[in-house]
Amino acid sequence: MSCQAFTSADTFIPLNSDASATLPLIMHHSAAECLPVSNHATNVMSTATGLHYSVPSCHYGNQPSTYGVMAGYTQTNVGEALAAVHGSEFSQTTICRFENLQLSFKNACKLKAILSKWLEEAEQVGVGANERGKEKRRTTISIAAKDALERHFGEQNKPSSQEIMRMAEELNLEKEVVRVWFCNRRQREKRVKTSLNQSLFSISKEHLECR
Amino acid sequence: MSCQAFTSADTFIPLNSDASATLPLIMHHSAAECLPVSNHATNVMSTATGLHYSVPSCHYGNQPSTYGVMAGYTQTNVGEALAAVHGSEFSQTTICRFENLQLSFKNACKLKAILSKWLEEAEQVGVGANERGKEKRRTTISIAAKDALERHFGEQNKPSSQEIMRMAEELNLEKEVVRVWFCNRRQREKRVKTSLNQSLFSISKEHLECR
DNA sequence: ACCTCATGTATATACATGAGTAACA
DNA sequence: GTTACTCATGTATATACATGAGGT
Repeated sequence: MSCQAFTSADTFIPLNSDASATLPLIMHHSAAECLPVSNHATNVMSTATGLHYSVPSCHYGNQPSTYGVMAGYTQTNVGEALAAVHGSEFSQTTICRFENLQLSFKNACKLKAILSKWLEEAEQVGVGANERGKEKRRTTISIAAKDALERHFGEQNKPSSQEIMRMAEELNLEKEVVRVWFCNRRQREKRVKTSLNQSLFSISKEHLECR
Repeated sequence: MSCQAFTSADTFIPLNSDASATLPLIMHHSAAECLPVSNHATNVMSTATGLHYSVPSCHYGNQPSTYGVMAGYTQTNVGEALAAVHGSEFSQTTICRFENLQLSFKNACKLKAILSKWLEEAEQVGVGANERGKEKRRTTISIAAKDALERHFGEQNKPSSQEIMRMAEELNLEKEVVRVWFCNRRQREKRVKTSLNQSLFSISKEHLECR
């Protein structure tokens, strides 16, 4: 059982900016212990109505992000929940930017503070965090893994169960995730846009009218 | 005043597939005349709460899509409205796929039929279509134009009003759109992820804990 | 037990807005 | 006092992973 967290010593040191330097982005992350990051090794597909993003436990992929901080919540959930400590909600987009550090330094600090506060309060109340996190969450497949899958697909677009299993192990993904990836990839291959492409567009463009 | 439409003779001819050939994807598009595609040459920035995608009138850009068919509605709007003729709603994603032809041929036909029906009914009722389409809609900047802008940005990330004007003409975009593009582009340049990048991640990764 | 197909939810990206500032004309 | 700028953050659109029905 494991989880990622910023330590309390974690600070972001600005390189460029205003001499108000070394703003601490502290995340007292004890609340994380309440947020189950459980089924990282299970294959349980739930019939859940909502998905949750996954926490590839104990190792970050090559996708830099703070994924895992809000384990068990969707970005939309988090944005809405923040109203409790902030007064108004944030959009999914904003949470997404925070997780991927697509914000100004100052902005990131501000949001981190709000999030910390929320996590603390969540701790106090004990949160219904146990209901959350039980469900299958959305897996994030790393760029590297995607490349590998794509290469395999080139050679064999319908691998056997065995082959899927092998890839899954190699790439450190659930077998089911790999299987579904191939299903989706085959489906994509069949789209009008790609398969009928040329002819279709020459046709529809010819028939476009300007009246 | 102008609008794009499929003519009633418009058909998609499948290349590969089942010999049930030449399924007609007919769009009786007379309703289009009710849907104003007005402010294509105006610069009016509304204080609208909702945006609508733009219809670069009378010429499709290099982005193959059926944009313009539902002028004045967002993809979400359309998906919801379809419940009236279909019984249940469609997601924004589905409408998006339709517009960009990222569907199987059969699926595209089905959806086109539903959309046609909706447009016809809309015509009968006269629709509140006039309220719609008055607002500034979201511009779609073509790949080519983006490339050009990116090149300009490389040389000069803060162009003068004159230069912006020139680019806008050259690329057939509103001046305001070009100006905003540069603002956003500069903003992106400043993100933590890109500007602090290396150092920041080495720091936060060092401090990540696995307990 | 796995496939295809339509279509969904979650996440990511692109264009837009508005508040607050500084510059200039 | 107009005009463009920066910054936080939004809405609209696009992409990625997932589901479930129906078929073999």
